[in-house]
This record gives sequence, C-alpha cells and structure tokens, in this order.
Amino acid sequence: MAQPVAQPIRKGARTRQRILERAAPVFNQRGYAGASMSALVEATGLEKGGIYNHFGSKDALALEAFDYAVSLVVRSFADAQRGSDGAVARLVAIIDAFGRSATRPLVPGGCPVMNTAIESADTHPALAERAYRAMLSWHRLIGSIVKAGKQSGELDPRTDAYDLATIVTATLEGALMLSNLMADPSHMERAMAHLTRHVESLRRQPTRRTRQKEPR
Amino acid sequence: MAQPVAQPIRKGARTRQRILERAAPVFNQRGYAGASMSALVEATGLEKGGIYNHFGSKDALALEAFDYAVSLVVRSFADAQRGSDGAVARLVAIIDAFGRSATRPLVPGGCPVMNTAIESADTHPALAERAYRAMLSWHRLIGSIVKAGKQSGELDPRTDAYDLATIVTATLEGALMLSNLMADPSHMERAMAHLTRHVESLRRQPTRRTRQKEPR
Amino acid sequence: MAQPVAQPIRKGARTRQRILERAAPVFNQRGYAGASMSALVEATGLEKGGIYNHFGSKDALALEAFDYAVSLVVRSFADAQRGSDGAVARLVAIIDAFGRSATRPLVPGGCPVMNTAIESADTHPALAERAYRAMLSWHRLIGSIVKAGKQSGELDPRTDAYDLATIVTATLEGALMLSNLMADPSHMERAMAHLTRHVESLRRQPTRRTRQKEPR
Amino acid sequence: MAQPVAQPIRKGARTRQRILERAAPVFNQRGYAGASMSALVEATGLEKGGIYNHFGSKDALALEAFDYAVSLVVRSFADAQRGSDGAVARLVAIIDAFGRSATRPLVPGGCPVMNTAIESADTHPALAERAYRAMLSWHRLIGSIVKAGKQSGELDPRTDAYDLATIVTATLEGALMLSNLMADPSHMERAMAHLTRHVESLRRQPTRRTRQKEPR
DNA sequence: ACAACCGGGACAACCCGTTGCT
DNA sequence: AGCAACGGGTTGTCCCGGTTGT
Repeated sequence: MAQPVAQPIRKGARTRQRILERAAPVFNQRGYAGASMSALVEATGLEKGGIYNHFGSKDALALEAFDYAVSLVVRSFADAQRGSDGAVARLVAIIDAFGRSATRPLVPGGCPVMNTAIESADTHPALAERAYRAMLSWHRLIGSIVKAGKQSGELDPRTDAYDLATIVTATLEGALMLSNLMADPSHMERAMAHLTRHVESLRRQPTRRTRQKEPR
Repeated sequence: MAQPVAQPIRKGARTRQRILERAAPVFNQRGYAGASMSALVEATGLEKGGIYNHFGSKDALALEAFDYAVSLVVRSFADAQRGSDGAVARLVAIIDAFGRSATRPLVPGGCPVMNTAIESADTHPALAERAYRAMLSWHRLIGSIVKAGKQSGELDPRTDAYDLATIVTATLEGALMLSNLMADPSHMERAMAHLTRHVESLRRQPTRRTRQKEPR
Repeated sequence: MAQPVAQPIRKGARTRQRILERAAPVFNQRGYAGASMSALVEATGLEKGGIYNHFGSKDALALEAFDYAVSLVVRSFADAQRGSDGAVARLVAIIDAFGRSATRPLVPGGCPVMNTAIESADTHPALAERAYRAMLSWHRLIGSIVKAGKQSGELDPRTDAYDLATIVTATLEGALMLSNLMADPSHMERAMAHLTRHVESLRRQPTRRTRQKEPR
Repeated sequence: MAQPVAQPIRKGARTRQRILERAAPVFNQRGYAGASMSALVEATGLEKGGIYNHFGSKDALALEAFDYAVSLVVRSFADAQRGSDGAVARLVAIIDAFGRSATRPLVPGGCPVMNTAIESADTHPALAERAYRAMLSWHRLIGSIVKAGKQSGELDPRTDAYDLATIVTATLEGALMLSNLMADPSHMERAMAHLTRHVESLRRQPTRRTRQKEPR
C-alpha cells in the first residue's frame, strides 16, 4: 500500500497533461461542437483509445481542457500583479496582461472564457457553468483590488467595484474579439488606453470634483 | 371573392423568407457547427427537401441567415437614430438600441456578429468575412456620426472617430456577452451608463480642458 | 370543339419525342442507376414536372428511351441491307453498319443493347427483358438471312444459322466494348475483317472441302 | 492447446480481405452506381463504420474489389495454362477457362472487366482505367503466347498477335454477355468452338496454303 | 496494465424520385 | 408545364465501447 517513493509523476499523469495542453487549443479554436475526436487524435498524437483511457468522454476532456486554458490566463494575471503596488497599478497590470493576449495569445483562438460563453450559452450547460465561474472569479479579483484600494485611500471611495469589473472585462473581451475579427491589434490598444485612463481617473482626488456615479 | 390583384410575392419567395427567419435563431444560438439540418428542419417546419429547394447547402443557408440577422440589428440602429438630432444623441440612441438587445434580443442567442466572429474565426472564412463586413459597417456608421458632429461643432474637434467606434462596439459586445453569461442585465446597464457618459464627455467644451487624447 | 384539321402531330407528342431523343444518350452513357432525374432535366431542358407529365416514372422513361435507341440501330441495319443482294452481302452490310458505330455511334455511349444487358441483368428485369428481345430479333434477322441464303444455294447447306448469329453478335459487341475501353477503333476493324472473312467462307463451294462443323 | 505460433495475419487484415470477397460480387452484379453502401453492409455483415475503417470511401472499396475480382480471373488463366504445352494448347486452355465462367462464374455477375468497362466508360475514369489495364494485360498475355509459338515454329509466322488477341477477347466477352442475357450457355459454347477452330487453324502448315491475312 | 485496433450504430449533410398545387 | 414540398435514401463521419496484443 505504501505509495512508491520519489516517483512524483507517473507516466500516465504526464500523458494526461499532454493531452490537455494539446486539446485546449483545438477546443478554443473550433469550439466544442466543431472539435471532432479525430481532430483531437491528430493534435495529441495518440489514438482514440489512448485518449479515452484518460478521459471518459469528449465532454469530460472538454471541461478539463477549458479549466486548463483558464488556468493559463489566471496565472498570467497573477504574474502581472506580482511586481505592482497599489490598486491602480495592479488593475493596469491586469489590463496589460489581458491586452497582450491579442498579439501573443496564451491559448490560440482567443479568450477561452468568452469563446465558451458564446458557444455554450444555449447548448452546453456544464461548459457554460465553467465559463460563468471563471468570469465570476475575475470580477471578484477586480472587486478585491478595488476594495483594497478604497481601504488604503488610493481610490475614490465612491468607486463602484461592480461597475469597474463590468467595464474592464466587457471592454477587454469585446476588444479582443474586434482585434481578432478585424485582424487589427489597434482595437485592443485603444481599449487598453481607454481603460487605463478610466482606472487612473478613479484615484482619490484632493479636489472636490467628482468622477464616477455623480450624485444627481 | 375577387382574386387578389397584383400579388407581388410568389409563394416560394415567402417560404424562403420564412426559412431565414426561423433558421437565424437556430444558427445564432447553436452556432454553425452546432446547428444540424434536422434542427433546422424542426425550426422551419419544412422537410429536408423543402429547405434544399431554396438553399443549395447548409453553408448557403447559414450565410443568408446571418445576413438576415444582421439586417435586423442594422434596422434597429436606423430606427433608433430616426428621432435623434445631433451626434451625441444619435450615438446614445445606438447605444440604447444595442443595449436593449440584452433584455429583448432581436434574434435569440446574442449578437449574431459577435457569435459568428467567435465561432468562425478559425473555422469558416466565409462566415468570418461576413461578420467582418458587418462590424466594419458599424464602425463606419459611428465614424460618420462623429465626423458630422465635429463639422457641426457639436463634438470636440480632437475626438478620434476610430477610438470611439472601438470603445463603443467593444464595450457593448463584451457587456452583452457578460449579461448573457451571468444572466444579469445589469452588466449591460453599467456599460450603457459608462458609454453614455463617455460620449457626452466628447462635446465641445467652452473651457479649455481637454477630454480625449490629450496632447502630452 | 372541332379539332384543328391537318395538324397531325400534337405538340405534346413532339415534346415527348424530344424527351426520348435527349434522354436516350443519358441512359446509354450513365446507365439506369447512374442517370438521375436531375441529369435528365438538364438534358431535356424541361422541369421535372414536365417530364413526369409525359412519363409516369423514371422507369417508364428508361424503357421507352431504350426502345428508341434500339430503333435507331435496327433502322441502320435495315438501311444497310437495302442496297445489298444476297446473303453474304447482306450479312457483311450488317457487320459494316454495326462496325461503323465504333467510330460514329448512333447513340453516344456504346451499344444500348449490350449496355442494358450488362447493367440490368441482375437488377432490372424489365429492362433486361427488353434487351433480350432486341438481341433475339437480331439473331432472328441473321437467321432469316442465312435461311434464305441456303435456300437460294448461295450458302453452304451445312451452315448453322444459330452459330453464325452467336459469332457475329458476340464478336461485334465484344469488339465495340474493346474499342471503347481501349479508345482504339482498330479492335473493331479487326473484328469486322475476321467476321467478313468468316461469312465469306460460308459460301457454297464447288469443291468438296468443308468449311464449317467438319465431321470428325 | 499451445497458442498458435506466429500468426502472421492480424485480424484487421482478415476482415479487410473478407470485405473484398463479399463486396466484389455486389459491385459486379449491381455496378458501381447500383451498389449502395447499405447493400455492401448487408453483404459484408459489418456496419458502415466497420467498412469505413478499412476503406476510406466507396470509391476506394470499389477499386480494390475490382482488382480482387480480376485477380481471380487472372489466376484461373494461370491455372489453366499450367498443364498445357505449346501455344495452341495454352490458348485453348485460356479460352476454356474463360468459357467455363459462363456456367460457373468466378465472380457472380459476369466478367468484371467487361462490366466495369461498360458502366464506367463515361462516368468513372479511375475504374475505367483499371478495366483498361486488366484488358491490356490479357492482350499481352495472348501476345506473348503467340510470339513464343511463332518462335518455336508451332504457329504460322504470319499470325498477327494483335489480331488474335482482339478476336479472342471480343468473342469471349461478347459470348459471355449473350449467354447471360439470353440465359443460354450454348452461345458461349459456340464461341468457344469457333475460337478453338480458329486458333488451331493458325498452326504452321507443311503446305503452302495461307490461313491468316492472305495477301491479296 | 495500457494503448492501439477494430467494430458499432446513430447521425451528419445532401440528393433522390415523386407528387400536388398554382 | 413549372414550382414547391416531401420523405426516404445516399455516402460519409461521429463518438464511443469491447477486444486484442504487448
């Protein structure tokens, strides 16, 4: 029963990971319905039986491949924030990190969360749920940064965390779609500039001029 | 019982139009790969042969159904502008019209342009091309409004039409995706409020404060 | 109500005949199973409904088209014999007439009787029956010529009509197939030369040497 | 029960061969266009997926099934010649072997070469090419026998190998068609008798009488 | 034990021959 | 006579287990 000592990664686990790494771009580019098992066979280099040994179904593989793809994006967010101090700097770092994916995608085929959200909304509840959770965690990430920024006094206390999360994610996802659709990264650049300006406008001002949600 | 005089539309043309009207939501919700001919058969009420009498292939039907769906959106833009005078009012009317589609979609399943852009980018060049053209026409629409607004003196002359087109379409499309993904129309409401404020900030100011693209 | 005088051929009958003339090559080249109704629509220039007004089914059209094609061959046999006196001359004329079809086919696609015999033997009893009858009539034609030739004393009395009918038709049909398969009319030329020599060897000889079916 | 040693043929290869054996008669009887995949499914006992595992398309299966059918005929020619010495004996053996197929067909449905030549001439270039090659090899076989017979002195030196190949194959193929069409093997018997006599007349004669291609 | 092979059906898109309505 | 609609049939691919071989 004693587990083998010092053989940290079994061979099967490495194969499994390799399948995920190679399947994720296929799902991200072709979508769930458009990604055939034979395409996955080609991408992974394994035979169909080999894939089914690790994943019980195309469905299960798609869910894990999605999680894997999201984990790459999340990690890039974490890496981006590492060297940044302050709410504005961290938000800008996230905006930059996402914006870079327009020219250097982490997973080919665009943002996996948006792609999955678009395709699976009316067809695949399990995938749609995963996309929902991923997006929710991003909003919470932004929300926690805003909250910390307000507490530290960096951000205007009237700043609405929900507002900002919506504006940032919506604009970035939309701009990524535009850049890919029109094969022109300047859309993403404009969106990044716009968001950066917007985020910086949220700083607490010594003057009495309001910025956001001005009271009527 | 005099027979109807001058019936301008033959029966076949009416059937063809009905197919488009009923196929468009299927493609918009399920995507091209996910929309099977049998689903289209069910949606249209015709048999397979009946559909193929009017459209040579699923491909041809998808292209025309996309164009039909886009035409609905474009018409809603045109209707929205009709009662509006001035660049800001017209832009806000377009933002409102698009924003309404989050709660009262013109075609079920979200924005056909975004959906098609996401799915077809790496799989279906012909569809991707149509989505590109549709988006381009929207950008040109916004561009022409901005240009007119600058000429009339309503808008700040430093306003960049490209910038605005990108920001507006990216934010709206992203927000629609968010609203649908999270089943929460408030995302779209926040985006509309943000964009409305942004557009209004582009008005020519009697003071010398700059708004957009401030010269460094 | 009086029918128009001196209009011997109704328009419908002409259309019907035109359908046959244009459908026969399609069936002869593609076979019954390979000739689709849409191919026949294209060949005839009519719509499907138009064809079905004249022929109750593809089957009925195929049968009549076969008869039409055979009638062309039969007529060419009759024309060929017209100027020939004597059994040998008439047989050679028929051989010549058939042989010419290798380079100048009466109906594109080869001999309709052989084509139909090959395709329909195991699949279409009604067509196979028509092919059988056509071939039988050719054998009877040759048989009657041989019989007349023996009665007139032109042919050796030991000549077997069945034998000759088999040899002539088998060799000609086989040679036509070879010429078409190998795109080389010399096969037919050799067959014609061989048969002509053979037929001429059947003439009653003044000597006592035997020609055919020599007694062992 | 020692397990079988060195089983050289994997299971898949056996299935593949079985498909060919069972598909060949279907194609030979119904033709390429007339042989539906469902008929092949029925004949082979496999499901469609099983067949498509071994052959990429109906087309590929048809080509290999044709080759298989031809190989049976070619093998029967080889077997027939085995016990025969001399050109005349070998030619007669081939004639006999082919003639037997009228009553005991190697592949049900007639000669695959002729059937394919007839059906595919104007519709299926790849199959027509295969039929052409098969026929060409038969002509070369006859040609090589004639050549050897002339060199050994058995055959009249004026014998034309092309002539003989055409006459033999044309007559045999035509007679097989006649026998099948008219359900009467006597047509083939007459053709065999005729060809046998003809071949034997090609022997070198001690006298100076000519046999073939007499100079005018 | 694990991966490759192989077979199974259901379903894909598409076209067939046919009929009825205009 | 032509257009429109019909379903059943076409070939071909799908995703997925069971078996075989290593």
